[in-house]
Amino acid sequence: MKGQRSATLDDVARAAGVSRATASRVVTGQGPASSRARDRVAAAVIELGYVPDAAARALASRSGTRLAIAVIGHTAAVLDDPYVGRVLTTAAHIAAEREVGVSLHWLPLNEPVTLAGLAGSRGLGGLLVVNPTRPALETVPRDLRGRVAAIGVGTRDVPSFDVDNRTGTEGVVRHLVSTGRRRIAMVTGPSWLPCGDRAVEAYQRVMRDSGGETRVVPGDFTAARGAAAAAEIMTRWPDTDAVFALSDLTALGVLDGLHALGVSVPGDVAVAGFDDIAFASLSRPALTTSTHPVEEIATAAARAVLDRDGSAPATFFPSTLVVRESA
Amino acid sequence: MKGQRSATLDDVARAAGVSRATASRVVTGQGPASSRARDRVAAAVIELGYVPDAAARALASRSGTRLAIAVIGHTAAVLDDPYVGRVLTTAAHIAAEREVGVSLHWLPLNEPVTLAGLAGSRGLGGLLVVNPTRPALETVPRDLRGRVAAIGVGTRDVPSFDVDNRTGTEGVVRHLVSTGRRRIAMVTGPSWLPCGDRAVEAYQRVMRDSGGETRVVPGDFTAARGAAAAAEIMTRWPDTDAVFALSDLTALGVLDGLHALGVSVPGDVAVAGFDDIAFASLSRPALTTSTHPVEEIATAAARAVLDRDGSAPATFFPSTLVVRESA
DNA sequence: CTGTTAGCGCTTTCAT
DNA sequence: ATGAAAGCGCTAACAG
Repeated sequence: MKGQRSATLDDVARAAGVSRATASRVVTGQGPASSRARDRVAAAVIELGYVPDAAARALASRSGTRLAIAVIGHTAAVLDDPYVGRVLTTAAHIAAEREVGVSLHWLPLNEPVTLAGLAGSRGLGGLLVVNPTRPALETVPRDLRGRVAAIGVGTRDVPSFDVDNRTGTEGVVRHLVSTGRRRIAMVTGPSWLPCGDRAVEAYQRVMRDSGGETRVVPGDFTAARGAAAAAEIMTRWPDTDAVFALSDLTALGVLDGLHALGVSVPGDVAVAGFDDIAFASLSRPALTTSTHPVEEIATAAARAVLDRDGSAPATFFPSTLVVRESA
Repeated sequence: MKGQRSATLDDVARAAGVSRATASRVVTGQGPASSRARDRVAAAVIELGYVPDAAARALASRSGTRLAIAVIGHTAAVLDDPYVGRVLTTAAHIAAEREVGVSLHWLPLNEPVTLAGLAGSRGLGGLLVVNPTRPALETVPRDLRGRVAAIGVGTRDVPSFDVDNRTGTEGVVRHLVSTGRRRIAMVTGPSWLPCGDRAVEAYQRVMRDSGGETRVVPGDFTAARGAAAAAEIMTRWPDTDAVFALSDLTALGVLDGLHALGVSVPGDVAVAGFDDIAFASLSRPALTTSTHPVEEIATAAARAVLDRDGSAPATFFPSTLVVRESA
């Protein structure tokens, strides 16, 4: 195919009969260029199979060569969440198309210094913050503006990409109500995570509309917490007839905890989750839940920072109900 | 903390009272250097908090700035396997410490050209091949030697990091035998994947030793295939009293398929998996399996290519039996 | 709109 | 063992 070493910008410029500077302008699409120059350079690029050298570009423009993914949480264990794996997989795939790499970082909650340090490191091309809190987002330096995106809640300066868990929650809770459940409890996400607030509000609204009281216990998106929450709920409100968890992992834990308590699902208590992870269909009973298009969200967020597209301040991705056996 | 922009090698050299060339030799550990120079430079590095600029280094030494992770498989869907997510998460975390990023690539089986193309792209610092086949490994160019590692089977030139599924399989199958099972079937991995061969051989050996016939059906590591395999097995060998799948995902599918058939587990048929994924303890019945230290394996493999450590030709990580309810 | 001229921060011959 | 000097491939002022 290609004879020897890959073509450089000099080769392109020479082939197009223009200076290297002009070739650079055309390739990057940054400066001005006559349509004639544009065409000749474009042709040369194709003919030579030119691909810009990411390292050289990063060095000259101090633009960085890595897309950092920072996950906020109490412990480094947040990096092990399958959700993070899915975001990372998607981002790494998108980044690969542009010859950029992805690195993964844990951001201890309440230690915003770390984010500033990360942002200050050279070689940083862009930043994706997962599970952001507003205070943490405030600490991102302004010179990174336009190269940051949040998967979760955003700020005026940081565009946000997230699942629409408000309507998703409404769908699930309304389904519960429509199947005759009235005493519905909810297991939330971590209390410090603002993007779960919309879901809690949606749950409260539907409950109010249907005349039921609200029963909320805090969760942390883990299965272990789900099992404990199930016990807590059945002790505090023994007549509970449905549990909605804002995470399938937690819902699976709830299923486990209820089973240990001898409570039948969905006979005595209906259980619903959120995310529609692969295992939701494999549990017994199979889990009723609402979709979470993680791959689409991560793709959009990664593209936004990689392509410096700072338009849309906040994008919500729809979530749809999936009815199985548990509710 | 640090006042302004980060220190460069020039700053270090000046502070240490040596030339930039000497400072470079000390920092990289490559060329010769007097112990006196070594000490002074080391001190300056610490004092200034110097961190080499990955882009500049990559440009000057043509060493690349990315760790590529290539996953071999029939379709791009292999990238969605949670196993890949775990490998990627780990590698991205290790890479972050060295300011390098990772990128993710799908390598279509039987199209080795793609690997050569990937390897030829500039900016490639190292390569990790997941689920490698020997022919694919043969196509990695020799100038990448010492910067490639395989997670799975290796070759003379490519060091291998893998779980010891031979002893892992022995442990599981012997457990099955010791609990009275004799007619044990096995669902393997994809037939083109050589690293599953050792497991199949181990299964065959234990069966021979215990006087049972072998019953092998091919799998592909997915849950869907597990359900189909369960039906296939019960049709071909109705008296089967145990199924061992070389993947928890598949075993979970087997559980599902058996349930659909009205077969009770572990009453009629015992089921065991391999990997000990998080959901193994959440299924009903909870899955008996053998551990797979994916994070340790990925860490070792990533370190090997990042640190250019080509020693050990093959490293096997131990797998241990986890007995739960299904067998 | 275009070409010339400097670097970006580092590695690497090549003399010394 | 060390230093001087020459780039790696690209972008970004600055003149024209």
